[in-house]
Order: sequence, then structure tokens, then C-alpha cells
Amino acid sequence: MPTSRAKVQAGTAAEILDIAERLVQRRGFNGFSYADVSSELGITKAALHYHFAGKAELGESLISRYADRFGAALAAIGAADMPASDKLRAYCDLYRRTLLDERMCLCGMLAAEYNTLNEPMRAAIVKFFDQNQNWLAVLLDEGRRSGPLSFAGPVEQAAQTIIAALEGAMLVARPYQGTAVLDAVIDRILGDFGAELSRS
Amino acid sequence: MPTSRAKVQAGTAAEILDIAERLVQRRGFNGFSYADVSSELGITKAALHYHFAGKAELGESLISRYADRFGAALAAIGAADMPASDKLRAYCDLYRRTLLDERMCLCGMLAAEYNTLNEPMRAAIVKFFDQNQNWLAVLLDEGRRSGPLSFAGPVEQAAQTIIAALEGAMLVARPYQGTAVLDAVIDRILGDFGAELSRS
DNA sequence: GTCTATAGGCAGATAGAC
DNA sequence: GTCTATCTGCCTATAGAC
Repeated sequence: MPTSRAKVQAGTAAEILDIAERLVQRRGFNGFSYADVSSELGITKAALHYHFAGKAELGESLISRYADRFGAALAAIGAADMPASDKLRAYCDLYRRTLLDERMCLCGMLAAEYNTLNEPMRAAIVKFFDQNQNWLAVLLDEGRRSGPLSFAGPVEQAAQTIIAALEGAMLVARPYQGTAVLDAVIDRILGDFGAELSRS
Repeated sequence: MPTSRAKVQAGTAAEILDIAERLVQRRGFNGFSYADVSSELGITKAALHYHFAGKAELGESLISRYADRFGAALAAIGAADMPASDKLRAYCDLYRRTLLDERMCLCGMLAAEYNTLNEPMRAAIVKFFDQNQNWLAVLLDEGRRSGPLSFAGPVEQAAQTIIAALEGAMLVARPYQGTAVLDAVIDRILGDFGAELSRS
């Protein structure tokens, strides 16, 4: 039964998503076409429409899969046996690994193009950032209570700032080469939120 | 002699730039067309080509004008008789006013689409961020030396972090309404870099 | 599932009249 | 400077054969 792989999407549909995801992360949703995907995959544009009715539906599937995977990565970090400061570092490293592959965060990219997207895609983007912020707020809260993290103000504000700084660093890093900008931002985040001895 | 207004570009060309600038800041460079500009301005697409040879040339002029205006705003802040902490606040307010008009930073938006742009546009974007970071680094350096600002590490790293946080906040603020995310980030920037009594 | 063929529209761009 | 008219190409999408 090759049609039902249960949980993980496999086959052509997944290959389409893989290619489209990379294209969106590098060029934006308005910067790639069905022709780009079909030529890279080696099938015709018409075949793409069998798997995804239209570009918008493909976009919705992209965000959905991305959010699921990102959520799974967050859950793995959350379940790990580490102090919160190390978990914050692991969280930042998710962004760093994405940038190392010369990709922008999918939803960060789509946030830029937000005004050109349809309502289902917009809702999915908001949902992604909500999940992201909520998870990070919990981590920050626990880390501050248990000691390894130290910062002032509400956790929601802190979580928003960290996400904004990381997304912005990926954005600004694009015109430059490499991860220097993001590394600088991560260093400062860990320094500002981590409870260090040198905090005077 | 209505053709030569000397320094400030006026007339149709400036109107085209005004409309195109807003469209790019809201929808992205790949999210608007000559037809959008011409219909809003009330002239034909062909007329646009008289003023700007092609979309790429229009894009280059957009960045150039934007960088000039931004540079002038920075110079005005720098020349003002205020402590560096107030200047930093005024700098952040530049971003806030842009977002209040429901616009993303032009070069932040273009940074997302960087991979789809031609070389002249790419170079102009890098130049904008260089100028931005250099100005901010000088402000931070002077502010730290003279007292009103307090932070650790190299000024370039600090400047990169502030710019990234502001750009990212504008980006992430788009899916949400209003300036709440950006306000939170600005509060934290001013708190982290300002020399406050409560710094312990 | 994938193909060929094609529709219908919009993109950026050009020629030449006024 | 702006127009009408047109071009070429790419876009998303569909119909129907295999």
C-alpha cells in the first residue's frame, strides 16, 4: 500500500513541498512559479495541479508542514534534559541552521509578503507566530523562575523581542554573506537573557 | 523653467516614486506592477517607461531616494541637541512612524526579496544597511563614552542587533495589527541600551 | 499520476502618433 | 510627456488522452 504512508507525507507531493519550500524561503512566494518547481522535479506543471489545486493551496500546505516540523523541533528542545539557558541556545540554533542553508524562515518571508496572500495563508502565518511565541514565553518563564535565565518585564514582551531579533537578523543577513549578523544577534540575546556571572 | 527643480525631484517622476515606494513597502517588489502604478496615477503604463526605463531602474531610484531621505533623517537626529539616549529613541521612532503608515522598511522588504533582484539593486540595499549601521554605531559609541548609554561588547555588534530587532519587529508586526510588537521591542532596546538607574 | 495542448490573463516592454 | 496599439513571454489553470 504505497499510497498511505500514514503520518509522514511521502512521494511526489512531499517532493513538491520540499522544492517549493526552499524556493519560497530563498525567493519569496511571489518570486517562484509552478514552472520552477516542475522543471526542478522533472514533471510538468499540469502534474503539480494534481497534487495541489493551485498555488494558494500549495502555500497553505507549505505553512502547515513547516509549522508542524517547527513545533516538533520545539517540543524536542522542551523535552530535553538541559537548563533553560541551553534550551534558549538550542532555539536560536534552529534559526542559525536555517540561515546556514541560505534560507529565510518560511513564515518570516511570508510575513513580508503578507498583504499579497489569501486569508487561509494569513491565518496560518499568524498561527505559526502564536505557537512560536507561546512556546518561547513558557521557556523564558520557567528559565527565569528556576534561575538560568534573567531578564526584566513580561515574558510575552521578551519572547516577541527575541523572535523579532532573530527574524530580523535572518532578513538583514541576506544582503551580507554568512551568519555573522545572526551570530552577533544570538550572542547578544544569550548575553542579555542568560543569567551570567558578569551581570553587574 | 519647470523642468529643473534642482535638488528635489518633482513632477511625474516623483509621483511615480511615491506610489511605487508605498506599493513596495506594503506588497514587495515582486508584488506590484507597472499597471498598479499607472492606474493609481492615472496615466498609461507606456508613460511610466518614459520616466523609468524598466522596473529595475525604477527600483534603483526607489532605493536611492529612500536612502537619501533616511540619511537626512539620521543627520537631523545627529545634529539635534539631545543626549544619546534620546537620539536612540528618535531613531527607533523613525521605524515606528513607518509602521504606523502600514509600511515595512523599504530595504527590509527588499532584503527579503534580495535573491530575485539585479546587482545594482542589491548593491544599493547593502549600501543602505551599511550607512544605517555606521551611523548607529557612532551614536552608540558616543553615547556610551558620554554616559547616557550603557551596554557591553563592540558597537558594531550592538548596532547590528538593534537594526535586526527593529526590522524583524516591523516584519513580524505585519501579521498582527498595530505597533504592539514594535513597541515592545523598542521598550526593550531602550531598556537594554539606555543607562538606567535600575541597572543592577 | 503524468502527459500534451491550450486557454486566458497579466507581466514588462516597445513603436510610433500626437 | 502621454497616448494607442501591439508584442512577446510567462503566469496560473484546465481539458482530456494515456
